[in-house]
Amino acid sequence: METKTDNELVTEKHFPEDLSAYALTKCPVTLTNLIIGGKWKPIIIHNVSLGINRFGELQRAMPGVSKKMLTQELRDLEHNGILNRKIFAEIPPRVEYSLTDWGRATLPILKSMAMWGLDYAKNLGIEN
Amino acid sequence: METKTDNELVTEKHFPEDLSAYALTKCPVTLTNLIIGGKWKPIIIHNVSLGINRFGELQRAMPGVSKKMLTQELRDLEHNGILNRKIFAEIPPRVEYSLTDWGRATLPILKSMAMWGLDYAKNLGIEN
DNA sequence: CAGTATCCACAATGATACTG
DNA sequence: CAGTATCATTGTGGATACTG
Repeated sequence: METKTDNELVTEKHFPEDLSAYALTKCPVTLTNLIIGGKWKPIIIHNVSLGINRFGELQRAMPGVSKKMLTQELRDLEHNGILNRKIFAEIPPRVEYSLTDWGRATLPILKSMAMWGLDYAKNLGIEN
Repeated sequence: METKTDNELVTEKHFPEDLSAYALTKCPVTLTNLIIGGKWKPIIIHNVSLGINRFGELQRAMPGVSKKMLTQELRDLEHNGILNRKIFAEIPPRVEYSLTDWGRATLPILKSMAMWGLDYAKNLGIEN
């Protein structure tokens, strides 16, 4: 499984909470869905890629999201290696999120989804 | 199409059941997620694109899916213009699904998701 | 500011039985 | 074969209150 470096002890790998759907099917698209799918994760990734990287900013940029969901999704993304979370020891507290390399590598997916969705919306006549 | 009452004229387009998440955000990625996202829809699309196009075949090709979910997801995809459903008047009954143009246009998305997922799985050491 | 914690409504899904 | 129908169960997410 993992560690090669002798000075770094890898006791816990950052596994997604539940990979059973992937374990069952071995479908890589299912895995991708588990990691960056759902209602909010793609939007978080997109916003962070734009530099919207603080909790409050994200909440304001995402109409309809609750604190609970935002926290939860941010934690998932962090634990699955998509986001970095940097805590500044200040008062008031400050936290900044940024994309990891894995996170940046998802941007082309979001891009192609956005293009398809835009076309589809135009076709439905609901793009605005 | 179903008319509920004889005095009610059904003029509705094939809108997704619930686009409220998109209506709220106007985010095209959200729209794409609503139409082809979730646990089963991408897998259905992929299988149909491979020529696995009958109900029973799909069920066998998708470990863990129930009849109910498969039916439901197939209907969603059909109503949203991703799949065609062709019924043959035979005994035993036969139904064949195929991709519409909109459905085929989602394949690049699935492709990029599959590539990312494959890399990610390899990185985790769980690709097999 | 950036979160936790708790309770709970209801949506999503599973199991099972039945059908043209 | 390709589904429906119904009930049971699980899970997801919202509201609210509280905290370092």
